[in-house]
Amino acid sequence: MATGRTHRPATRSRGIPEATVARLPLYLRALTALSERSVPTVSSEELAAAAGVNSAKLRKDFSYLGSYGTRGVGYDVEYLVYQISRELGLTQDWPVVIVGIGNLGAALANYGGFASRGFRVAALIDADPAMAGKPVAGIPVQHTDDLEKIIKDNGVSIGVIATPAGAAQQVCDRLVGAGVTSILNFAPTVLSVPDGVDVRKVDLSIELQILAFHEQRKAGEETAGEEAVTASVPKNTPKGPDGDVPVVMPA
Amino acid sequence: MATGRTHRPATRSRGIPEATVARLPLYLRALTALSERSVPTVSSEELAAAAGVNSAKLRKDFSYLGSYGTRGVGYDVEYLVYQISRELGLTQDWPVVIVGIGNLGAALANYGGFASRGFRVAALIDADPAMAGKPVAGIPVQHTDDLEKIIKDNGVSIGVIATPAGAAQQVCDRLVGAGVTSILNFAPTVLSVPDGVDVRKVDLSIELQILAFHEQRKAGEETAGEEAVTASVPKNTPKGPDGDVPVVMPA
DNA sequence: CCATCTTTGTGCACGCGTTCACAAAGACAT
DNA sequence: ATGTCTTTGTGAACGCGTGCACAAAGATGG
Ligand SMILES: NC(=O)c1ccc[n+]([C@@H]2O[C@H](COP(=O)([O-])OP(=O)(O)OC[C@H]3O[C@@H](n4cnc5c(N)ncnc54)[C@H](O)[C@@H]3O)[C@@H](O)[C@H]2O)c1
Ligand SMILES: NC(=O)c1ccc[n+]([C@@H]2O[C@H](COP(=O)([O-])OP(=O)(O)OC[C@H]3O[C@@H](n4cnc5c(N)ncnc54)[C@H](O)[C@@H]3O)[C@@H](O)[C@H]2O)c1
Repeated sequence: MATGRTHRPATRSRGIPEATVARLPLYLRALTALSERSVPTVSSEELAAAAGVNSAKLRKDFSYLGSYGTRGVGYDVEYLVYQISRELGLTQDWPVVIVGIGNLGAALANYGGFASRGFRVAALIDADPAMAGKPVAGIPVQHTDDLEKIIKDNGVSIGVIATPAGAAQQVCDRLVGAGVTSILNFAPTVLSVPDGVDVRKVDLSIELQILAFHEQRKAGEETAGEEAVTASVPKNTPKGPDGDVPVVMPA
Repeated sequence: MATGRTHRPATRSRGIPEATVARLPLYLRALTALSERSVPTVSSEELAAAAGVNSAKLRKDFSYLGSYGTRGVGYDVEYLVYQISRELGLTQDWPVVIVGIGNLGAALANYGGFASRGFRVAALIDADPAMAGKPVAGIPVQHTDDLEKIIKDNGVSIGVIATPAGAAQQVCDRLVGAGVTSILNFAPTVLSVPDGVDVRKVDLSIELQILAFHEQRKAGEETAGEEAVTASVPKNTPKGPDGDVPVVMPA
C-alpha cells in the first residue's frame, strides 16, 4: 500500500474545491489591501466582510489550505498572503501572450493589473500585417506566422484570445498545438479543446443578457403581469407536467 | 420606485434557476447561427453539442420555459430564438451607460456586439474634464457631473463601470441613487449595493489566477507526486526570475 | 494555574444543479 | 390504422456548495 496515495485522481488528492479556488483571488486582494495598511492579523469575520462572502465559508475555504489561523486571534495577514499566493501559483512568473490586438486586445495590453501578480505580457500577436512591429503598450506586435515560435521561445503556457469570434477556434488550435494549456477567451464562441487544456471565458454579451433577464423580472413584478405578448406562458405547474398544449407553433 | 417590496421570493415564483438563465444566452447564440443558415429544426443533442453542454441539461433548461419541442423531431429554431429572446428580455431596448472611458471603457464603447442584442450605448461618462465632448465611437463623452440627469433622461437601468477600482464604489452609489438597478463591474472591487440591485463582475485578474492555479497543478502532476506541502520555497520554477518571496513563517 | 472570552475549524443538514435512464409522445412509413 | 423509430420531458439519484451552530483551542487577565 502506497503511503498516503488514495485511489482517487488528482482532483481529489489536492482536494481544493473549484468554488474555493475561485474565491482565493478575492481573499488575496482583500489581504493585500490589509497588508499595505500594515494590519497584522484579521478575523474571519472582518476578512469575509471585505471579500463579500460568508465568514463560515471563508473559514472552510482556508481549512482546505491547512489550518493557518489562531483561535481567539484570527489569521496572520502576511502569512496568509504568502500561502494563498503559493497555492495559486503566483510565486512564479507566468508569461502570457495576447492574440488579437484590436480594441480589446490593446486595452488588455495596456492594463496595469496584469503584471501586478506574476503575469507578464510576453508577446502581442495579430494577423494584420500592417500591425507587425507597431508597438502597443511598449511591446511590438508580432505576426501570427510566428505564433508557434513565440510560444516556445517564451515558454508560454497561458494564452489570451481577443480575436473576432470567427478566428477564435483556429487561433485556439494553434495555441494548443504550440503548447499552451490554459486559455482565457474573450471571443463569443464555444472553444473545443483536448483534455488537459483549461478554458475560461469572459463574455460581456452573456453578462448583459443575464442582467437584462433580472431587470425584466424586476419590472414585471412591479407592474404585475402586463405583458401577454403572445399567449401567456404556461405556468410551470408542479403537478401537471403535461396536458396543456395551447402554445401555438409558428410553422 | 421599489415600494418596500424588497422581499425576494420571486426567484422561485418565476421558477427559472439561475444556472439555466446563465445558459440561455449560450443557446440563443447557437440558435441564431442555425437560424442564419436557415436550419428549420434542431435536436437537443445537436444544439447541446453546439453550445457545449449536456443534452439532458439543455432539455431540462427548456422545460423551465415551457415545452417547445416536438418529440421525434426536435425544436423549431425560429420559435426557440423568439421564446428565449423574450424570456431574457431582449425584445425590448436596453439603454446602457458606460462610466469610465479609459482603455477598457473605450474598447467597450467601440464593441459592436453591444448593439446586436437590444443593448444600446445611451451615454459615455467620464470624470476627466479634458474628455468632455470628445467623441468616442461616435458618441460624445459627458462629464460625471451630469450623471444623474443622463440616467434619468435616458431611462437607463443598466450601468457599466470601467473606472479605476478606487472610484468604483462611489460611481456605483451614484448610479444606484439615480435609478440604475443592474450593474456590470469591470473594476477589481467588491461593490456593495442595496437589495434589489444586481451586480455582476468581470474580473480579468481573477480569471488568470484561476488558470494559474490549474496550470501549476498540471505542472506539479507531471513531475510526479511529491511536493512539499508546507513551508519551503516553490521549487518547480525552472526559470523563475522572481527569486524573492522572503516571506517567512511567523511563529 | 485557573477562569473567561474570543475565534477558529468542522459536523451536519439542506438546497441547488447535474446526469442518467426511460416512459410517453409524436412523426413517418406501410 | 397500426407499428416502428426518433426524440422529448422528467423522475430520481447523486454530488457539490452553502451556512448554521457549536465544541475545542488558544489567548488573555487575574
Ligand atoms: N471590444 C470589446 O469591448 C469586447 C467586449 C467583449 C468581447 N469582445 C470580443 O473580443 C474580440 C475582439 O474584440 P475587438 O473589439 O478588440 O475587435 P477588433 O476587430 O478591434 O480586433 C480584432 C483583432 O484581431 C485581429 N485578428 C483577426 N483575426 C486574427 C487571427 N486569426 N489571428 C490573430 N489576430 C487576428 C485583427 O487584426 C484585429 O486586430 C471579439 O471576438 C469581440 O467579440 C470585445
Ligand atoms: N484595461 C483592461 O484591459 C482592464 C482589464 C480588466 C480590468 N480592468 C479594470 O477596468 C478599469 C478601467 O481600466 P482602464 O485600463 O480602462 O483604466 P484607465 O485608467 O485607462 O481608465 C479609467 C477611466 O476612468 C475615468 N475615471 C476615473 N475616476 C472616475 C470617476 N470617479 N467617474 C468617472 N470616470 C472616472 C478616468 O478619467 C479614465 O478615463 C480599472 O478598474 C481596471 O482595473 C481593465
